[in-house]
Amino acid sequence: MSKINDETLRTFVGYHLKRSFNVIQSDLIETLRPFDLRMLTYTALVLIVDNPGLNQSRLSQIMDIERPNLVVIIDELEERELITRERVPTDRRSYALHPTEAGRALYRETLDAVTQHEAELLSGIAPEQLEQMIATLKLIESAKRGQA
Amino acid sequence: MSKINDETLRTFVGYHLKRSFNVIQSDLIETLRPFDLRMLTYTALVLIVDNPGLNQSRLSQIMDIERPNLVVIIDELEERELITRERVPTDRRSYALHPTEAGRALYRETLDAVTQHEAELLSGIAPEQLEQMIATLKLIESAKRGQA
DNA sequence: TAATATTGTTATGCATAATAACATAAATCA
DNA sequence: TGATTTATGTTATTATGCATAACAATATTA
Repeated sequence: MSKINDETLRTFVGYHLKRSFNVIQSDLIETLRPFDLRMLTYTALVLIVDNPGLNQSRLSQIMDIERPNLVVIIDELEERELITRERVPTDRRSYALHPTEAGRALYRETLDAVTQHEAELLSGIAPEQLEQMIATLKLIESAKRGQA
Repeated sequence: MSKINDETLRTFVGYHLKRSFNVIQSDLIETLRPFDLRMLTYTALVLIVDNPGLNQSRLSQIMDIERPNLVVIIDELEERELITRERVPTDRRSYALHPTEAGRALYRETLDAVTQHEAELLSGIAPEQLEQMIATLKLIESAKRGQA
């Protein structure tokens, strides 16, 4: 059982990012499972509660996904009566997305659960160290192509 | 065009990880496109060149993917004659994976390209800051469930 | 030898993500 | 004004990443 050498890949920041994200993502998936939410439906729910009235175009932009991929997510949230789609009088092409009371309740429940699970997963790491890392991650995020 | 509030999601480390990884991944995909390689086929090629003779089980472990998913990746690399599958005499269940000369050549080409592209993308960030971040990412990686 | 475990494989399904094409509606421009 | 262009949401389709069940061949163990 010889140890595998991944030193070459370790020279890439992206490799470290992917491996650590996998760990957090696995934990998140398990945390959301009891609520029957996937990562993206959860993300959408949070953003709709925090930004009531926004439309799908804007939401897909902030979520960094294509509009067609958002449709099924919104369909599911609406189907479960966690949000509503309402025609905008001033622009009848778009829908204003609003959370229902059930949506807001689920938001609160899941927010607690997710916050707690992530805190537990990362409990061995100093908060200042995490803050420093987040600052660097924000720099990477803003290094996006065509944005520099 | 009001700005969207994602402060709630910003309290999650995972949200920052995902967004920054997306940026790096987009760049990587573009970098690999001319070589007709996907992220995972590239990762597998690098690991096979750096660890000649390893088998698929070990490779799937280090790549954090399930064995069935590795099969198609190995199929593709073999089809393109970048690697070979050779029966292991001492264990006739497994295949020893070796790079061909073409595989090693492509490895060198792509390594240069990927290294350069990532360096350029992250050129605005101090190397020490990146090193610090990587140290934290490693901690997260090792926080994996059932491993603590 | 019999039971169990490992390796690689096929089949299958779910989740994430990208593109093309379209209907409806709004904005622009000539 | 009317014609063109743009924006919004949708359907359909495809590629990619990732997980599980079931299996044949082989190795290990009890």
